Amino acid sequence: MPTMLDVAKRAGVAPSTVSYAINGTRPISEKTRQRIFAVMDELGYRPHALARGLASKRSRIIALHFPVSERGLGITELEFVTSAADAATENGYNLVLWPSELHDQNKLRQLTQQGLVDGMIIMEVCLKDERIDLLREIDFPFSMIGRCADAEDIGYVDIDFAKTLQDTINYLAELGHKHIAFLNQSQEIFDSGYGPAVRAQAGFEQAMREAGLEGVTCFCHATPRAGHEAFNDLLGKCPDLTAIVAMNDRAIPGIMQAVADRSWLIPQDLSIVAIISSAHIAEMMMPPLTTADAPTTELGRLGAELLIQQLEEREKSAARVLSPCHFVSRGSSGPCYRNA
Amino acid sequence: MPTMLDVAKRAGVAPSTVSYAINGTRPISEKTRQRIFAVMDELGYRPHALARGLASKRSRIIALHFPVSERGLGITELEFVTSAADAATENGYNLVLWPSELHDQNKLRQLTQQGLVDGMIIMEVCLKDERIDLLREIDFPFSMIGRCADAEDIGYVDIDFAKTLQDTINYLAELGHKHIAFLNQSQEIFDSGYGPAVRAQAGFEQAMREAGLEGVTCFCHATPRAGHEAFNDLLGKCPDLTAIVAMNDRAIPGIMQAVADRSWLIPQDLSIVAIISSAHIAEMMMPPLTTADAPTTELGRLGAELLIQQLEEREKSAARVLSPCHFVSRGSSGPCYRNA
DNA sequence: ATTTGACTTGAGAGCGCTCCCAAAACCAAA
DNA sequence: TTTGGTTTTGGGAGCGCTCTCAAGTCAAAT
Repeated sequence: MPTMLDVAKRAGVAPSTVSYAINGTRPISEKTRQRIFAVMDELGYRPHALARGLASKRSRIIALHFPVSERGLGITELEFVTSAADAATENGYNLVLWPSELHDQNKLRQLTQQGLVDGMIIMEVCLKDERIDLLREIDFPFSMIGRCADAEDIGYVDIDFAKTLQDTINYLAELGHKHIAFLNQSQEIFDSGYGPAVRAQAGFEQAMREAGLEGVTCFCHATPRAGHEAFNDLLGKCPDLTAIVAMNDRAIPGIMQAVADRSWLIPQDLSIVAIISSAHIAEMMMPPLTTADAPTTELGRLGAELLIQQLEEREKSAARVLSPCHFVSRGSSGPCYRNA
Repeated sequence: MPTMLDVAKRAGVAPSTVSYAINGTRPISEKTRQRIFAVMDELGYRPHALARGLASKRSRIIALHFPVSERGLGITELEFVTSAADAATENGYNLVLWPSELHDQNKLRQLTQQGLVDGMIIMEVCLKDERIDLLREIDFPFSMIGRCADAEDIGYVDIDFAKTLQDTINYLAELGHKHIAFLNQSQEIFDSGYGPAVRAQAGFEQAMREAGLEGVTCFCHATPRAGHEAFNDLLGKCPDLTAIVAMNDRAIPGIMQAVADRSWLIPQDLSIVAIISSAHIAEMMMPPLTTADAPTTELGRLGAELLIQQLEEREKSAARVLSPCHFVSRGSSGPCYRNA
C-alpha cells in the first residue's frame, strides 16, 4: 500500500505538497496538482485514515449511541440508524455504533475519551438524561435525535409531537369523534421521562383541550396482550369511546382482537390511529392502519448532519428542528356509527 | 488529556513500559504494574485509539457492510446489526456501518484501503457476490452473514434453510397437509441469486420431495397487494392448496385478506407458516402467525466473532456455522378441514 | 538593478502510540 | 568473585499523515 511519501517522491514534490493537494488546505498550482493526482491514481494511493486522524486530531468518525432499552428497537430505530449512516457517509464521515446500557456514564466517558470519534449522536433521549449531563460536562460535541428537557443550547432534531397530536385529534374530531383515548407506552417508560411518551401525552391533552373534547389515557406495555387489557380498561373508563390514538404499535393487534371479541368492527365501531408509526406496520394490519408516520429517515439524516456541521464549523450551531409526522388515512379510521 | 508519556514520567518508568503494562505484551513486575495503573487512573488516562491503531497497524474497528437493496431492511436486519455491534463491543472492537449500493466495487475498494477497519462483515449475500470477489482478490479479512456459492474457504454463518424447510414441511405434513405452496420473494430477487431466496426454494423442493408431496411456488414482491395476487395465482395453479409457507412477511397480510375475501378461515381452510420471520411480526397478525424465527441475534453475534477471531489469530479459521430457525406454532396453522 | 508583493513549494517537527533491540538488575550455581 | 541464565526495564525509530515556519520564484513597479 503506497504512502503519501511514495506519491511525493514519484511526483517530485514534498510530502506536504501532496497533503495540501489532497486536502485543498492551501493553493497548489494546477500543473503540480494534476501531476500529483495522476501519480496518486497510478499508484492507487489512498490516504490512511488513522494517520490522518492522528495528525489532524479529527478522526472523521462519529458515533451513534444506541441504548438498549426495555422498549426494544423497531423499524423506526433501524431507519434512524441507516439514514444517519447514509448521511455520515455522504459527508465523508464514518458512523460507529455504540450499543450500551442506557445511561451507563462510565462506559460512555471511556468511549468518548479514547479519541476515536469526533462527536456523537444520541437517540432515545429522556427529559432528564444522564448522558447529556456527562457530554456537557466534558464538553463533547453531540447532537440528539429526540431532546431532553433543557435543550435550548444543544442541536437536536425531534418529532413535532404537539403538531402531530393536533393533526390527529383534528382529523378525528372532524370525523365526529367526541370520546377519544390515548394509548401511551408503559407507565415505566413514561415515568422514566422518555421524551416521546411524555411529549405525546402532553400533546394529546393539549389538543383535546383545544378541541373542547375530553380524553382518557392508558399506559400500556408493548405487547398485544397488554393492548387487549388496555382496551377493556379504556372502555371501562369511558364507555362512549369511539376512537383510540395509539403510540404503541405492538399493542394494537391486542386492541383489534378485543374489538373483534365484542363483535365490533373497525372503523365502524371504533377508529384507530397509530402515531409515530410507519407504513410498513400499517399495512401489516387488517384493516390497514391510519397512521402518523414518523419522519425517521429525515430525522436520522438531520441528526448526523447537525453534528457534522457543528464539528466542521467549530461552533455550537444549536439548530433545533421539529419535524411533524406524515399523516396517512387508511382503513382503520372513519366516522363512528356505533352510537348513531 | 494525558498521554502515555505523562503516565510514564509520573510513574518513573519508560513509555514503552507503560505500553507493555497496558497491553500485557510482555511481563511486567507486579510492583511496577500496579504503580503504573495507579498513575493511570490518577490521571484519568485513556489510550488514544488512533495512535494505537496507527502504530500497531490494527485499528480494532470492523465494518458491517449493509447494502441497500430492493427488499429493504426489516427487524431481522436490525437485529443482525445490533447483535453484531454488541459482540464487537464486548470484544473490544468498534463497529462501523457501511451502507452502500449493493455491489459497488469501487466504493468498497476505497473503503477497505483507507486503513480504517481491520476487516468486515458482509450481509445480504448473493450466491455470486462481487463484493466477495473483490475482498478475496485484495485479501481483505471478512466474514459473512449468509453465504455465497463457493464459500468453503471463508468463515460464514447462515441460516440452515434445508433444515428449516424440512421442519416446516414435516410439521405441515403431520397436520395432514398434502398440497403446500411456497411463497418466495420476488422473481428479481431470486434471479439475482440472493441466498435466502435460492436456498429456501431449494430446501422447499427437497423437503417436499422427501415427504412425497408435490408443491407449487410463487414469487412475490414484498407488499400486501402482491401477496393478494399471489394467493389467487397459487390457488389457480393448485386448487387443493391447504397450506402456504411464506418467506415474505410483508406479503402475508395480502394473503390473509385474499383468504378473508373468500370467506375462508385461517387455519381451518388454510394454514400459513412464515419462515425466516420473527415473533414480533407474528404477533402483529390475526391470528398470530406460526413462524420459523430467524436466529438473528445469534447470527449477528457469530458473524462478528468469527471475523474477530480471524483477525486475532491471523489465520483463516474458516468456521462455517449453519443455524436453524426456531419453530413456534401459533394460530395460523392447524389441520385443514376444507376438503373434509 | 533593486524592491515589492503575489503566488507557490519545501522541510521537518510532531500526533500518541507499538515493538525491536538491547541493557540492567537480579539471583543461584560454580 | 565470577559466570550464566532469567527476569525486568529503557531507548528510540517509526507508523502515515498534518501544519507551522520559512524559503524560493517571478512579474510588475521603482
